[in-house]
Amino acid sequence: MNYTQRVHRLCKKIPKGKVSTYGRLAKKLNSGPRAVGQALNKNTDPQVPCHRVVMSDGSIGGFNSGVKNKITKLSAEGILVVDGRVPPSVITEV
DNA sequence: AGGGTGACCCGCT
DNA sequence: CAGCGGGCCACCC
Repeated sequence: MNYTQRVHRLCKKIPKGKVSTYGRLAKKLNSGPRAVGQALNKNTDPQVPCHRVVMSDGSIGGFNSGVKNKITKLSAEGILVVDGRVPPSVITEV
């Protein structure tokens, strides 16, 4: 299995209503945070909720055809987004 | 095969 | 406390 697929699988592991951070996943994957971003960047699979992945600060980041779109998705998932960021309560260690 | 990029993180100044 | 630089890993050209 490619590294990218492994990242995708981890994203799917993220429980609904919760989010994870690039650094967290990177540590789980024993890799660098940038690698996670690359994998998700190339990933356009609807079954991979890359929007559930945020920065260590809870910031959404800036991708996916617009941050607003990502925030909308997160809100649809039941994740509270405040000022483009999510509270640490929704950040899970997966 | 080599260089550059990307949705980052940690440390120092 | 805020700003800057370096390091991390994988993928594309």
